[in-house]
Formats: sequence, C-alpha cells, structure tokens
Amino acid sequence: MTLKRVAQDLNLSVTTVSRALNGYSDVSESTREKVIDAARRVGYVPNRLAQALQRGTAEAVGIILPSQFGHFEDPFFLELLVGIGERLHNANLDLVVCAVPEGPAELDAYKRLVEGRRADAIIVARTRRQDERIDYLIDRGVPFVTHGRAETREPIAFIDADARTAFRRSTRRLIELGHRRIALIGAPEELFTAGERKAGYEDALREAGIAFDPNLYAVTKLNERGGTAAAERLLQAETRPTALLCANDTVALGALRIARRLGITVPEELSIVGFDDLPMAAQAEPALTTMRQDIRRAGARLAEMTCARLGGTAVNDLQELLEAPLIERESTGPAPGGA
Amino acid sequence: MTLKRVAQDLNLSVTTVSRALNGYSDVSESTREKVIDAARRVGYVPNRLAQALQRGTAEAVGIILPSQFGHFEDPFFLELLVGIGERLHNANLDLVVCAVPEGPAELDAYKRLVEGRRADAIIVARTRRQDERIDYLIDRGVPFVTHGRAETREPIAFIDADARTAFRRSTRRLIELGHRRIALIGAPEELFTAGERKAGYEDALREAGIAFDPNLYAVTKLNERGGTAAAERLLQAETRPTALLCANDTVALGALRIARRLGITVPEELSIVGFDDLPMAAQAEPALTTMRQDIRRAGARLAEMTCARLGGTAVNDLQELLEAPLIERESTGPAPGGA
DNA sequence: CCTGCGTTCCAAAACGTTTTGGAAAGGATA
DNA sequence: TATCCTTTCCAAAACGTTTTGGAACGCAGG
Repeated sequence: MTLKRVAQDLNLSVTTVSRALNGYSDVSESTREKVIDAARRVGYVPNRLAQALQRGTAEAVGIILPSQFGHFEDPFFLELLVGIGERLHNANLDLVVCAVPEGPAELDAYKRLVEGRRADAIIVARTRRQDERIDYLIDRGVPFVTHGRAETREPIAFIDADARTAFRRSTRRLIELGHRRIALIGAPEELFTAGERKAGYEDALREAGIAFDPNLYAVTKLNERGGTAAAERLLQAETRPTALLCANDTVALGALRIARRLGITVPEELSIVGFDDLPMAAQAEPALTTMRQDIRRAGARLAEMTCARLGGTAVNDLQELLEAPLIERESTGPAPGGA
Repeated sequence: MTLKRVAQDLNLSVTTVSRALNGYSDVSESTREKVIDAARRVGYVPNRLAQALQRGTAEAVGIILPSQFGHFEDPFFLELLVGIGERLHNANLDLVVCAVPEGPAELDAYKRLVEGRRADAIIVARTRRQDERIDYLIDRGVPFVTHGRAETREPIAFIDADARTAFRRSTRRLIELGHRRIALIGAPEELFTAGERKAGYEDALREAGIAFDPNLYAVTKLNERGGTAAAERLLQAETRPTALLCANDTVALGALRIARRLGITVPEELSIVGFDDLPMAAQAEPALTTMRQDIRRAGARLAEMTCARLGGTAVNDLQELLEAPLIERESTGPAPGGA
C-alpha cells in the first residue's frame, strides 16, 4: 500500500496525504482526520527505503561484530547489542549488524556500510589504541560513537568504563588487605583499555611504594582458556602472588579453576578479582569479587549518544566515563601469612 | 559520488554507465573499461537505498532479539547471530537486528520490519509451539526461516537440532549405566523444543519399561537460576533421582552447583547431562557430559536457507534436522548402589 | 472593485538507481 | 539505392517518498 493509493482512494494528492500524516499545518483538521483514518484502515506503512532515499539518510546505524568475539567467550557483547538495539528501536532507527572475521576484512565491512550508505552512523566496539577503523571514520566524516577510548588525532564521542580508577581502587583495597605480591593478568596491549587497567594498577602500587614487578604481569586473550594459561604460569613461579587482578570475569573464572586444580585455596591463599560482574561471577564458587559494569545501560547510552551525534551534538559533549564499583564477594580476603 | 556524476565526467549517459558496471552486453568493451576505471578512480559505490527502492527489495534480512535472552544467560544467541551474519555478509545482504522486550511489542517489531519493507525475509529464533510470529509471517506471505520447529498449518522452512533423538540416546545411555530414577529438567512448555526433549526422554523410558514419574519432571526457564531452583527441588525429595537430564548446559551448570552445595558428589551419587556443549561445559568441574550442537554452523545454514528461500526454493526442500551427539565427560557414571 | 492575506490544497521536482523501448550509425545484403 | 541486421548508445519512466513553489479560494480592509 503506497501513498499514491491512499491518495487516490481519498481523491487527494499525494502531497496532501503525506503532509497530513506528517503533521504539517497546511492541511485542515477535517482532511487530516480522514487521511489518518484511511491510512490506518488500509494498513499504510511508509516505505522506509523511499523515505530514506528522499531524506538522504539511511535511518540506520551500523555495528560490526568481529566474529571472534562471538565465539561464546563473551556474553558481554550480546548484552551490549541488546542495550543498543532496544534504544535504537525506540528512536525508529534500524540496527544493521555485520559479522566479519577479525582482520583485513573488518575495515572493508565498515567501508561497505558507510559508502553504500547503509548506515548514517557507526558504533565501534572494543577499541584499539591505534584504531584504523576510527581513522577511517574520521577521514570520511561519518558520525560514530565508540565503546572504549582510543588514541586519536581529534576528540571522539565515546563511552567507556573508568577502568583506571576501578583498577586503582581494587589494587589499593588488596594492599589494604595486606597483599604485597599482586599480579595483573591484563588484556592484549593493543586494546586501549588494557593500558588503562594496567595504569590503575600501577598507580596504586606507586602510591603504596611497591615496585612494579614484570614477573607479576601477564597478558592474555579475553577468554577462559587465556585465563587458565596465564594464571597457571603466574601461580607456578617460585614465589607466587597472593592476589590476582584479572582483566575480565571470564579470565578470572579461568584463574579460579586453575587455583583449585593446583590446590591453592581461595581466598585464604590467593585473592582473585575480576571485571564486568557477569551473572556467572556471583554464582562462582567462591563468589567472585569483581568490578561492576552495567553493560546493557552502556549499550543504551551508546545508542542515545549516536542519536545525539546525528542530531549534531558536538563530540566533546559526548564523552562519558562510567564508574565500575568494586563488588567484594568471597574470592578476596586478607593476605596469607598474617601481615 | 553518484552514477550521474560518473556519467557526466565521461560524457556518457547514466544508462550506459549503469549497464557497463552491471555487465550488460550492449556496451562496448572499450567504454566498459573506461567506465569501470573511472568508477574506481572516483570511488563510486552504488547507493544501496536507491538500488533497493528500484528493485523493490530491501536487500536485507531481519531478525529480532527478544531482549530477555540477552540477559547474559545464553551465549547461544550471540553465536547464532555471528553464524548468520557472516554468511549474509558474504551474500551481500544486510542483517537488520531489532531488540525488543519479549511480549506484545515483539510482534509489532516484526510488523515494522516487514511492512516498512526493511527486510525481504525474516529469521525467527526460539520458536514456540503456537507461534503468532510465524502465523503472521505466513499470512503476509513473507519468506522466513526458523531456528526450531513449530506447530503450523502449513510446512515451513526450518533448521533444528534433533533433540528428540538426542534425549532418547542420552536417556538410554543413562539406563545402560544402571540408572532408573532419571529426572528431566525441561524447558518451558510453550517452546516447541521442550516437547521434543521430553518425548525423547519418554521414548527411552518406555523402551526400557520404566514408567514416567511426574515427580521426576520439572520445568524451568533456560538460565542458571532456573537450573538451581529446579535441581534443588528435585534433589531434596525423599527418594532423589540418580541422574539429571537438563534442557540446557546453563541449566545443567546450575544443577551442578546445587549438587555440590548439597554435598552430593557428581558423578558418583548423581549423573548430570546438559545440552548445547557450550565451551563452559568442557571446563566445568567435573567436565559436563552434554549433547553437542554446532550453533555457529546452524546460523550459517540458516542464512543460506534464507537466501535459498528468497531465490524461490520451496519450503519443503528447506527443512533440516541436525544431530546432537552425546559427548560423555566426567559428570556421568554408573548409577550409585552398584546395580 | 481591487488588494492583500490566510487557509487549504496540489503539480512537479528531487533523491539515485534500473529497465524499457527505441535511435543512430555502420555494414552487409538485395 | 533501399532494406535489414548489429552494435552501441541513450532519453525517459519507474520505484515511493518529501519538499518546493505556487494556485485557488474566500474574506477583510480600503
């Protein structure tokens, strides 16, 4: 059912029907009523493609899933997607999702989205310190918002957890509990957030006068296998750490498993801290101490910011850092050996 | 950069440029080369909206995420999404994702997708026995493919795990191990798959001459909390089951936790079986016996079938049942009390 | 009676493609 | 020379909207 058909039925012009439905003032109330009525009766729904073509916008925002993520490892992403999707849906914007294997194909997918005009704006997730996707979007002048910061030549719109503060706070808390040998299992260093987490950890160490020990620092992919491998290495050193700060809940749960396997009791002999507060964290045994992120809310904000960006809000007004409070559960406790 | 601009640059008509780029034979090789060359030089990419409008298709397929899923509980869905997304991307189709809260808004989202012509086809996930979404799509004559079967008035295109066979096989295996009191924690009964799983379980019991005991049957939402609640109830009955068949790995892991909390050893006193084979399953302690589904592959097939459906393949040729083989790990063993 | 001003309507252009139905030019055939 | 193909090109219509720039009408003020 098209506008033209509705117009013919009513003996009106398409112009009038269009303007009646879109609330213009140059159509009388009586005909407006007739039009709205008829439209509903015949089930008229505007053709989105035609609207978009005419308006010169796609009425959609794009997001790209690097498929590796999807490999079950991180429920995180689905949650983010749902947060974004719900809010966009309310704003009557489509969410166009592309899944591509991480690697060279990734940037191509962005190009296809942008240059084929399938999306008016892009949401970039899991930002890297040097991020070619962001460079590209800046070059093209495409509105975009990122989840996570990056090192860019000009300011960008982003939302991010304040991981530095969170890790500083957690580390400080562990120090307060008497820990001195605190290890960090960090994220891959190309991720911006990896640097933040490490910096927060180092901040707290410095404040307490504890030297950073490279032997207490490991890096891992953000999945459970990565967690077990890194934890295993750290825990089998001759003088092992008394506390483990993990980039991720998934990683932390991997560490927890290794500790159990090695016969190290948590939290008596080893404290473990995660990040994200996935539901799994609360249900682990012992329940995992972690830093909480409200991911769905972050997704929703991301969507709102994208709309704001499309509405012309300046990027400088679209930069948000979210607190990630420490949730102390059972996987942390006083350092062993009664300090 | 539009077709018109390219045409002007070359002193050709848009027709010729269009046809040159689309490989029609009524343009000479020399001009075709010139056109292709110029197009690449100025970075011409066709406007997808214009193409779509003209062709009368959206060049996109839609899928709707009931937001509840996203609640971290089930990595399943992300995996499916990635499988679908990758394949559609290769076919140069967009994937339009809507996230809406489960409930009345859900069907509206389908309507918006279909009637606004945002999608040429729809993928429906997590089918219910009586599924109004499917009824709607049939009524509208929209091509669609489902993940999971449903009770419909006419045949539909679907892909589904053969849960009945899988549950029958697992139950039979437990009986072989000497179990007689085998409980089933099933999915909510409105889901089609719930009936299949129960039927497979009952098939095996019947074959072994064991009567179905309603006290050994519970139903739960497909998340960890549901698993713990149902398992708790079943395990605290006076004569508790010696084996637990779970609708889901997530549910099974919940059950595992409860067993541990109640001091019931697995698998010595209680065998537990899951479904899906999430990576978490292999890493649980003890490692979970489960039925394997290759979800990403299912997603990919779903995408292929959608394309086939758009290409006119009959629904009867687009019905696939996938095996879900039993993966025996450490959470199952001989029935206690030496049968 | 003319002018000016609201009010209400509409024809036509535009968005960027694809496709239809020729047209022009050149060569071969009669 | 007239006719008929081939080859190569193109003008214009179409897809379904939104928007521009009036037009027609009635009415008040002069």
